[in-house]
Amino acid sequence: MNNAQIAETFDLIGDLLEFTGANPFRVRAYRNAARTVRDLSEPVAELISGDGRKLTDIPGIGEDLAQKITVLAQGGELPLLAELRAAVPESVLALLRIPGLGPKKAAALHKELGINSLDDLRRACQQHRVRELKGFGEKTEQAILAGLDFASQAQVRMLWAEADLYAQSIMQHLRRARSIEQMEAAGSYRRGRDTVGDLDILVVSAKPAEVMDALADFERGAAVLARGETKMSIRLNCGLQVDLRVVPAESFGAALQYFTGSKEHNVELRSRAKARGLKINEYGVFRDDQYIAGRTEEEVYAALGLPWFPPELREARHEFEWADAGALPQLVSVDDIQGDLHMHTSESDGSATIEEMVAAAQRRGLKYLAITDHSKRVTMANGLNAARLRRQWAHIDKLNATLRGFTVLKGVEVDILERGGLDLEDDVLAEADWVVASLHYGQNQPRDQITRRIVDALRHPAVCAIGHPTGRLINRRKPYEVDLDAVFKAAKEHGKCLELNANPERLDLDDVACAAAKAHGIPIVISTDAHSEHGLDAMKFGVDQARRAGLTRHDVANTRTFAQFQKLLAARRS
DNA sequence: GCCGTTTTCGGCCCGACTGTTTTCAGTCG
Repeated sequence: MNNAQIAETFDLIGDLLEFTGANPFRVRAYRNAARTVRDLSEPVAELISGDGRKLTDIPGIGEDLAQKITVLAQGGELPLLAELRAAVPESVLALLRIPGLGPKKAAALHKELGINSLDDLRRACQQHRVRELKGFGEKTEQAILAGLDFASQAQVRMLWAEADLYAQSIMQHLRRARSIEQMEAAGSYRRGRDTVGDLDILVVSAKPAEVMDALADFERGAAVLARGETKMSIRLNCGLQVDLRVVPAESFGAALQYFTGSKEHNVELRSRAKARGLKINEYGVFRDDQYIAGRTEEEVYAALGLPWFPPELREARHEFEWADAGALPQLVSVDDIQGDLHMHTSESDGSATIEEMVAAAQRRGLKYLAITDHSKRVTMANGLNAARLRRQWAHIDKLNATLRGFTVLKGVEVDILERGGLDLEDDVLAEADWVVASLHYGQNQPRDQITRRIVDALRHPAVCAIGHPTGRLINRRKPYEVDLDAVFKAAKEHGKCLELNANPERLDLDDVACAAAKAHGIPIVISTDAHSEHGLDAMKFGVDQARRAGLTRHDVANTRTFAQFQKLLAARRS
């Protein structure tokens, strides 16, 4: 098993254990281990065989879990998992996806009524058998029925870029409530995750009811899920849940910190507070019920002897160890980006001309760009053959002669062919300033084959970077089977870049893979893959993921000036 | 199941809201 499969197995064990009413901290241990293994920058197999770092050196992995990881990595099976599977049919885990149903209630339904699936559950509700159970009632039964309808819809997290549109329009709507003094969207939205599960909006107001009325009024047909004194939840027609919290001004920083999360980051923070004899909640930091801090996030972290963390880092991955070492990275920002190295024009499947893309890039403060239209294999996109490409490059030469303080690189997005090899002759590719190699066809090939195609492309002297290295389309297409670790090693060996594709539907390398690439010392290029002038605005989405991966300006190749970049390219040629 | 210059055993983050209760358990974030 590889890291991802081991992580999945531990998550499953966690779910099954929870269902059987196991010690919640034991459940957490498995879930933490799943996260840890998933985020590792190297295959666990290397930690088992190597004489360097051991599995038990990793925080959260003790003797028992290390042994289980070893068994799984070597293709063995876990007796614990077999036992759990015998006790709990895996199909009942679907019950946990129903809003309002947790492990206790789901287990009761399974045990008392023999419910094994969502279909069983619907029948039991319709026959009013659920309301007879202790701890259940008529309202619970109706809530489950409503939840079943919701759970049967495709349950997907929203793209960050789409959630951003909702966040902005909701906050604009809420500002009608005159009593709002401060407002901010928190949660995974603020942490810049590639997808967002729900929106958390935090407000300071002396009149909470006025703000809640405004939220209720945002959209006709939205369902109010809960409404109390300080907290309200609604579900929009699109399925997005919006949680509103109203807090006093002296608690705004504490609440913002708390509702930004992540949950794991907060758990660590609270345990550190406790070690200092402090208590921290969404209202502030307290010593013996005496308020110490809470107006701003900086104040809250400072009270615990910690620096303010950029929200993108708050995943309890490495931020605390960095802070303890006084080495929190200075994260890359959109302003650091000097050039964009992947985009298309109307010559292939883009909508704008080279001149239009150049003007759009200049308006956005960029100093250079690479035109990387598709190669001929991508017939659907009107990909270019050698003759058309050379004509385009001649045109770029002329254009460059007219530009001041801006450079257009002669590039191409060359296809990595199904049988291996590249879609253009070596002599053509050698004339390019910048070559992105990407895989668009044969995405269902087995892992070995895909990996070999990409590794071979990295070995080709003309190739500068691999475009969208996993090929995922969020919520639409899984990443192809590829051994990223082998790709990292090849990129490192041949001195090549890997792309972080900023298209909000792609965003691959994702944050975890990007951090692993950084650990291998591979320069990352963040590129928009723009197919229009507007597409250049996607840079922000890519930068957010790079920030989540802990990348600084030095880790990102296209933060360099063109002169520095030329040196990089020259080094590549020599 | 993990972890430890306050502990090798006994902890493990904290509060709002709901529904089913009659003082609180379960769920959620």
